Amino acid sequence: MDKKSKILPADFFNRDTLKVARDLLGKFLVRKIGRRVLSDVITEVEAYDGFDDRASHSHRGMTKRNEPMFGEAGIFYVYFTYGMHFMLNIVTGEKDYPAAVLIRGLQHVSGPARLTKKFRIDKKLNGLPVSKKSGLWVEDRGVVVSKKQIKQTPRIGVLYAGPVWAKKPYRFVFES
DNA sequence: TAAGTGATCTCT
DNA sequence: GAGATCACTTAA
Repeated sequence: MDKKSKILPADFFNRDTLKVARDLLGKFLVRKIGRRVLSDVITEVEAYDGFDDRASHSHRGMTKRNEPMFGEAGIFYVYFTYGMHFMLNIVTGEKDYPAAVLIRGLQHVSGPARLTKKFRIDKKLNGLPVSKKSGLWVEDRGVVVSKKQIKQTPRIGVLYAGPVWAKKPYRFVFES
């Protein structure tokens, strides 16, 4: 393994959700499947932050599905939707504060459901820590992301959240 | 542009 | 229990 690459610790995720989202751009998502290791650069993320965020699953309170969002920073929140797609999120912030970052795209994979398919991410990872022992983790390999390369836009597919929350610029895109 | 697909949430 | 919804993708 490259000397410069380092695995992000749980602490990385225990910060303001928007900062974590932005800082995840340029980091590598790494997946171990048996003997094979897949990795790719994270290029698109969205923040879902707090109780009031009407676009977030958490805004109606804790349910069986969104329970991991209320957990500690640095665990996965994986859920199934549209009858066929898994979504990958990483939980941020303090325990009992519901927040997470949705990984929407990688350099060679666009679309949140396609990346979970390619990386074989499913509910088994739900609630597991973002670390090597889970077989899925995030590494900093020294990619420098300048402010000019970051585009900030409203989130996708959340029009139902009403004018205020649907327009929040909580989506970050890394354009290299 | 719309169908597919099924878990989950929100009422009865 | 029933009905609606859904942080999407693909095919046309």
